[in-house]
Amino acid sequence: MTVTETATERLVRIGEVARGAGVSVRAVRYYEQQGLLVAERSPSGQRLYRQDAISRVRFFQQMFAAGLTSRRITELMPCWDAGHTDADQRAMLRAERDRIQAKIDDLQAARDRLDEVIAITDNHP
Amino acid sequence: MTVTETATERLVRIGEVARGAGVSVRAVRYYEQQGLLVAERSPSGQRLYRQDAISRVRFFQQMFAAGLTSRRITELMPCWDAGHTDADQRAMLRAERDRIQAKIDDLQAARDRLDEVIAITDNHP
DNA sequence: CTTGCCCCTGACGTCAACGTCAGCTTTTAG
DNA sequence: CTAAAAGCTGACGTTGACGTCAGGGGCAAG
Repeated sequence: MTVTETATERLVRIGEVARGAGVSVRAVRYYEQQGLLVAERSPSGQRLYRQDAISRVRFFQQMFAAGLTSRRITELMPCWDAGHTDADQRAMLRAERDRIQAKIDDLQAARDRLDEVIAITDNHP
Repeated sequence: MTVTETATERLVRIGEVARGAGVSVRAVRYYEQQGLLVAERSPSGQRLYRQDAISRVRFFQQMFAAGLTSRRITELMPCWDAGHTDADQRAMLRAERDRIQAKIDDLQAARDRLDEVIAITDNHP
């Protein structure tokens, strides 16, 4: 079943990727510079991406929002691209997951503090 | 009942505040520079804090962790210090609360993404 | 042809909460 | 009394994900 699929995939330029993912063109270039995203080049030197680049960029944004650095993301990319992982990567995945969970707990505590203040100030106009 | 309470409150120096709150001395000075914390001065110029400075610093940390800037915190301090607030402040409180909640949602989504990957990679060793 | 739009490569600027170093004074422990 | 510990005031350095500016190319429409 795994045939060498050379079915001329439609390639898009950087502007379309940026608009599609809701980020700046500068950001997309930055991702490539960090090794997060690879692009072919047109004869004139323009970057050409496969459409899945858009969802990848969205994913990067989500991970950035969760506090992962681009370095960490590059280290963990093999976990998606290949379904394959070694022990180190699995450990890193869990570490990041736990870090995110801890952050969630902190934020909920902070939110509750603000809710208290809001409740009080609403009673003291 | 509201007597001018001059009951010689025990004052502490910056080191004790820092250790008590689990931050660096530099951080405490920074908070003063940003207008978050006020300190008396000893004749020789050393900062003297009331003990509640420690819990205040802890609170700052919590707000920082929630993504508030020192500027925002200064703007919202009156909501604690006095029980008094104006409309702008109440609006800002709610805005920050909602921002935090949105961040929580983002983090939970990110965590779930990682959980998926973890589940998959655990089945493909 | 030229106008406009998109793309390219550097490379410096930004922002926030501190870290760190220098050089000096004060307080404390023995 | 003396040395270590703690404080003080500048002031520059750090980190990450971009923003922004300079200077230049290429290509389709009018």
